[in-house]
Amino acid sequence: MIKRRKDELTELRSRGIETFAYEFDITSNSKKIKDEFVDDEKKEVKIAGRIMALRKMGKASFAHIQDEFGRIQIYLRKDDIKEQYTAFKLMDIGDIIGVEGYTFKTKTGEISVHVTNLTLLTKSLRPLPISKETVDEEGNIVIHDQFADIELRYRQRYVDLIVNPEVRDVFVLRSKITSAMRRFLEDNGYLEVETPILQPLYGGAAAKPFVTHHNALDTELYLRIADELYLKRLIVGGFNGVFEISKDFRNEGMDKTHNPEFTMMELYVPFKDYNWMMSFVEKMILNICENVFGKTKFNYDGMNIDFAPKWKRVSMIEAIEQKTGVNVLNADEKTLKDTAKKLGCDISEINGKAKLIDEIFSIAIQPELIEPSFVIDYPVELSPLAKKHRNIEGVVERFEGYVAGREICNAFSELNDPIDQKKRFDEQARFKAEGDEEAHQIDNDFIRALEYGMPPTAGLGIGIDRLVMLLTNQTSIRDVIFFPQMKNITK
RNA sequence: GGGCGCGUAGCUCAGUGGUAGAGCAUCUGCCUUUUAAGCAGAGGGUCGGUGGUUCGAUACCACCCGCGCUCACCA
Repeated sequence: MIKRRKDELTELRSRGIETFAYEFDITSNSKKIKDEFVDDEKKEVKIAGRIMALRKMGKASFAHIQDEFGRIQIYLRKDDIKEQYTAFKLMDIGDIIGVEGYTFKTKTGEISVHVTNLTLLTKSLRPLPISKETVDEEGNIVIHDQFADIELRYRQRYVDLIVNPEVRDVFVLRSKITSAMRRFLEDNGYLEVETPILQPLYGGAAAKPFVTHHNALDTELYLRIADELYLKRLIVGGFNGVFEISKDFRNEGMDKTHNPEFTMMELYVPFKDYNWMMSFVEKMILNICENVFGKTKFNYDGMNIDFAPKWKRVSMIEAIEQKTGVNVLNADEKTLKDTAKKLGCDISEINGKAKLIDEIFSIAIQPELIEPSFVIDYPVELSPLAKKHRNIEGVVERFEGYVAGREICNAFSELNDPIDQKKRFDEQARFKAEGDEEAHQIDNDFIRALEYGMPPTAGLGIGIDRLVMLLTNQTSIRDVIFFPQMKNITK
């Protein structure tokens, strides 16, 4: 099949036709033509696009070409374009062409372009897995033989984007969401910064890192699992609010909500605490919903969600107590284990009160948090970088945002007491010694930074991929990442 | 990593212990308002890979590769 197309390419070239042109100026596009069409007005247009459907008939032909905004029909007649028509007969579905012509409406009422000049822009050598569309009695578009192999769609996203236009829409929305978020953060006076991806120590989250090696320094480096510790160093340095939108990397399993590399937004604002941050998150999400979607009510996987403030606030400890009757802060480890077992958790590999509490929470409470909610005040052992609660013993000033039973953000009043921070790191080191692979590393330079003094600071992390999933109603993270991680195949 | 399922033409899929089929796509011819264009004809497959059972395997068995669902893991 590819050979046949190469033969066509040779034939076109022998006629002096450029098969990979250099440029083409356009004056319109498929959508604009349809939007601005007025009956009986022959408007001159120049458009370019990929041939997606072809109906060649002797001395006249119809085709649909597709550009970024959709498809439009073109009409070509031998009488009009002479020898270009002969060349057109050597063109295929998949070829990219530029056409000049005037708009009109066919007998059957389809707005089309009557071509007066045809230019081949790119000859396509590989056949597209093209599908066909029909319209049923109720006006629904029925797609036949759609390119549907999930594996191939991810591996060859370029093909997916050509033949499944709704895929493009999700990624356009993704871009608009990050763009709206960035604008909102900038409008609030915060500075977008970049910090190291290659780090000699990893930190800021509980996760296993990817390890790499720097040859010249002959040293191990880690791909960051979070931006946190560097951004807080910048707050020490005196910036009045910094944020970073970038990839983090975690060396863990992959599933519908986890990709080894994913996009995180982290924000640190001095002189603020987690209460302030909660309302800031509400405002930011509201802003994105309104600016990108013009609404606050969404449906996600059958669940109705309204992002309008004010989100529910739920104390983690109180929520568990209400549900199970156990106050997990005061309970001993045995009570926690019994509670967890009663809920059906497999606790054979869970050690320590904090992790048990976390497990109980994820089983008993998390799935019920459908409407946007903040879960507040976490056990101190789970949060080595968060500040102790000003009133409640044993917990930190931390919240996580949950929507549709999924975590979408994590934030706290940042721990800025270097002596306490040192203690927390030491505690994490003990966990590590006891076999917790994800315990935090000790970062002495970070402690040194805190010793110079970091103002009281509120910090936030939002998983962009998961936020985009929620707002675009996608249930797999792979559908909001252009090139999700796949196993290598040697072919 | 465990369990279940899947892998047949470019795409979507049927199929059988006797060496493979459909529609669309492709190619040839006809066709100047078609639209899943039409009509007439044609080509196209190491049936995911490697072994095994068998006279004979795409089918049965084992292993491997890849994918999906799910569980585990995972702030």
